[in-house]
Amino acid sequence: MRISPDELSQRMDRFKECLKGSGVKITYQRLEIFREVAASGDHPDAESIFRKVRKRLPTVSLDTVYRTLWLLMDLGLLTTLGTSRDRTRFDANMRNHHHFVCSRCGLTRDFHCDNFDQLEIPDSVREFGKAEKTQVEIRGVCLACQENRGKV
Amino acid sequence: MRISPDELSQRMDRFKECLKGSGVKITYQRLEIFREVAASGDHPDAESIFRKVRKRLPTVSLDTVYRTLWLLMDLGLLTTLGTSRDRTRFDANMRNHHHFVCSRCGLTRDFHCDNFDQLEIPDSVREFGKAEKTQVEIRGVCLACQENRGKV
DNA sequence: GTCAATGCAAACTCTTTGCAATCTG
DNA sequence: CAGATTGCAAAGAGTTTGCATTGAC
Repeated sequence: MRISPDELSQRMDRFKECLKGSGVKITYQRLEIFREVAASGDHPDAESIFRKVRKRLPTVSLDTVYRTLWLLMDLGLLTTLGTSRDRTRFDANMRNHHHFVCSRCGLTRDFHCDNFDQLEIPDSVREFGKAEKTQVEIRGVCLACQENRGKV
Repeated sequence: MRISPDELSQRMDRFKECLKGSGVKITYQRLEIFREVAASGDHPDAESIFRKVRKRLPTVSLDTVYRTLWLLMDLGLLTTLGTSRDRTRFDANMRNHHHFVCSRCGLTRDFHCDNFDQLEIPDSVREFGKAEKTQVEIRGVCLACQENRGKV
């Protein structure tokens, strides 16, 4: 699942703006690492980003990938998906969106839904703090895992 | 935030039933580890469960805590909260509920909301797989972090 | 040219595993 | 009593850090 060229170049522009605006240097490593996440419609982990970036930038190191990913996250260009038991995965889709997660294999797909974007915050939540963003996670069994039902 | 004695004993009963039903032995360690998670209204990690259980069962080991937690999760008595960058945390609340998560400090509180329990699954999600459970996560800033705004 | 960013290797944290001793049913 | 479960110690992932070198502005 790849992102449209249009969306990708928007994301790259936003990336450059944001780095310049924060006085953070635009290096090849950062460019390629962000491009890799931004071009991906799924939610790659650091290792798989590292492997792909290394094809174009053979000397890049895994720790730079990590440093860059967390940096981009602090800058608000990426988010992370908490997947317990699994490695951390990264997401460059900063528009409002929601997740379908397969409870067997962990596959995670984005989807959009206007209704979910506009859920009303219950009063009981006000006492916890100020709500900023609402995200729905639908757990279920993906098609592939349904087919492999009996197996494994 | 502690659970009511009533709710706790319900959870303990369910625990015993479930273990018997699956032919899994009920050991002191398992009892105390589950009790610790079940009695807690927040979402402790393995280490903090270990520390608390050790007060009553001084010889328990951290690897037993892990083995037990994953076992209980496989049996459907616990769920995990994926908190990237943080250790895995565990939750014995198996009723429908939702989470408020502080994006600064990671504080996670449960809440209930009938509307959220009954969200309609969008058609676009059907093509990913069979939906089983829907959970809403509200991200924001908790009261404590709002007060410490400028600090740190 | 200056200071931030990188690559390397080594460290660190959380979690898992192998195995002999122990306990549950 | 048999086989599952535990505790210990050691290993294994994933991620982070210190430091000399390199590269962006």
